[in-house]
Amino acid sequence: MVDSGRAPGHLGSLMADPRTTLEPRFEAALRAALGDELAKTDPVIRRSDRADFQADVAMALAKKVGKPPRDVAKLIIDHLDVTGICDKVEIAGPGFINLTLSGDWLSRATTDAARDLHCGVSPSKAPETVVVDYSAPNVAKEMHVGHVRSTVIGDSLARVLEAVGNTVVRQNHVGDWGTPFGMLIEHLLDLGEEAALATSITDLDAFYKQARTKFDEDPAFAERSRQRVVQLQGGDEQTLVLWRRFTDASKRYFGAVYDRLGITLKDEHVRGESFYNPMLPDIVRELEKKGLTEVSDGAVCAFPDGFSNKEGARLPLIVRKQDGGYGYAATDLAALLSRTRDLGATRLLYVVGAPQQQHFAMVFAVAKAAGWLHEPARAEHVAFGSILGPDKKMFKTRAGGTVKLAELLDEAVQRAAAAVAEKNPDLDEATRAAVARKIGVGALKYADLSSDRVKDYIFDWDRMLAFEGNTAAYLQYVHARVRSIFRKAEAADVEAAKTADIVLREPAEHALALELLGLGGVVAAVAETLQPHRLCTYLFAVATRFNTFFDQCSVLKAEDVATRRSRLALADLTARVLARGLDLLGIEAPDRM
RNA sequence: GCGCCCGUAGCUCAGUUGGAUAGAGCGCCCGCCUUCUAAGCGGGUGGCCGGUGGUUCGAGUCCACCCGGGCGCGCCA
Repeated sequence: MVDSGRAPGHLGSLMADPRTTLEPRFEAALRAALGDELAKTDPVIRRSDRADFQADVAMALAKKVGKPPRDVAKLIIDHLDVTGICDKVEIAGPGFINLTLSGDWLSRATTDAARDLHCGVSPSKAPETVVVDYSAPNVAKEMHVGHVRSTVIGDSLARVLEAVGNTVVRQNHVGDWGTPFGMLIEHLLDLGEEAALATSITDLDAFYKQARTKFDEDPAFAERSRQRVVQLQGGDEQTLVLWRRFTDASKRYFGAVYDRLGITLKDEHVRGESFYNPMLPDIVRELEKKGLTEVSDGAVCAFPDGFSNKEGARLPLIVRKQDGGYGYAATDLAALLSRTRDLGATRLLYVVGAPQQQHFAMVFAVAKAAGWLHEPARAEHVAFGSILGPDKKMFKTRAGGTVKLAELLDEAVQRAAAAVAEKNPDLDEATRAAVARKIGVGALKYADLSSDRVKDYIFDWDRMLAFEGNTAAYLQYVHARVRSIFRKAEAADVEAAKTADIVLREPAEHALALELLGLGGVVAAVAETLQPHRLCTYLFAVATRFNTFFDQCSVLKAEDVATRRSRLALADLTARVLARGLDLLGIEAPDRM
């Protein structure tokens, strides 16, 4: 939670984005000026650099009304009652309505906001059950850079969707089934039981590679492996026991990585491919019964409309292979059905890389045709781009190998520790280590979350760990600055700040307060668009506003008691908004750094 | 060949779903610590928003066609 939370304990007053106050006023004005039909037109209220807000509705309505935009604007503001909310309302340019908030109103709104434990994040009007499918590592393989984005973005989205009142069902669709397990099990048997027990979690990757090599080089081994797959899929108990060795070891390993990363996925969220195995024959049977399949080259295929291959022929979704086995298309269909039918989800999110776009489009199309996905339920592929190296190619180690997630984490924390040691040598050893972990992990995650997810991004240690610019450390620094003020403040002031009236006088205070009221709106937008980078952009603006305020308005040396306490309350709200926002990104905010 | 995604300052990225002179950070230049964390603040430099047309009061944003880059397109997941 928010470790610096010190708001008074009553809920009640929700933090109000000024827009939610202004919009009904505009609706009333539109009704009075232009009639009922146009009353519910979006007033298009936006932030403006020429005033606090601007409303662009007059220009949008000019044609419908049949009058010049400025005349329409005049008509609207003649009927607009914003007494007590705005100090100034004026028409500018082609027909913008510029709105300047009253300092008193903003002061009161901010004071209310400071009493809201949720900092303006409020439940959506239509909460639903949302499945978030993310991370999806493979059993018996180490997690690597390829898993970072799904894990980090998915976890943030799960937190955000939960924060706005949805029932979020996390699903870790781990790769725990299929042909690789035949060779893994055979290799395990070759090495013997004791060697198997000695196999540590991190050795699994090497183990996998050995099995792979043997599979490629030794035909007899390959054949045994194929037989073993048949036994596994047939439910042979002895084989399953061996299989569980791998899944259990991997689950422990995944759990350890998630703990270090601060990811909310637990064992109970693991629902791997194996889970759906028993459903697969029924899935195919149902599709056949509904006439959605054809046998093509011996495989059972569905041919959803609108997909073609290189030759321009229809593109198949193969639900059962020639050999009678099932591929991931069948598994994904089974998972989808399970989510709508058994979990009762109405929103299905798949946090999977952009290259899978076509696959999911086809799976969704087939699911719709089969009646497994229908209103109000819908599925969304939350696609993301690749992590690139400095050469703009897929991120690899200098030797050209795969970058392991654990090593990435180690380096992030180690680099952060070096930076902390340099910037703040006074911290004791234990604090420094804890802070380094929060900064390092935060940097890694923030780099992933702060730019539009659909784009590729270039991995750069120096930039992500920089303490300036739009980085986690910059936000964490502002949080630590506020907490530092509170450590130095008089106890009586700290106590009084909890219920103090916030009074905004300086422009820097006004600008900061205005920004702070925006958290709820931004979080709602992220829940809708599934773009965590919007939250990052917002938090960066908050942090920047605070730093200006910090520079221009002394808190502890304010001229009078009331101002001091008002500024303490404003600073505290800032810290809580930052901590809350960072928490929704899965990033911790240290009290000092 | 078809489909999807991307193209904004030297570099890395935003741009609130069509609004006013396109914004940050880094870099470079100039200021600001006897006062709450200078990991900071203020100012300056830097743009044919890939190109050409179109839609309209108004386009980085929507449409069409090009150019450039990435990815996908039959039994791996």
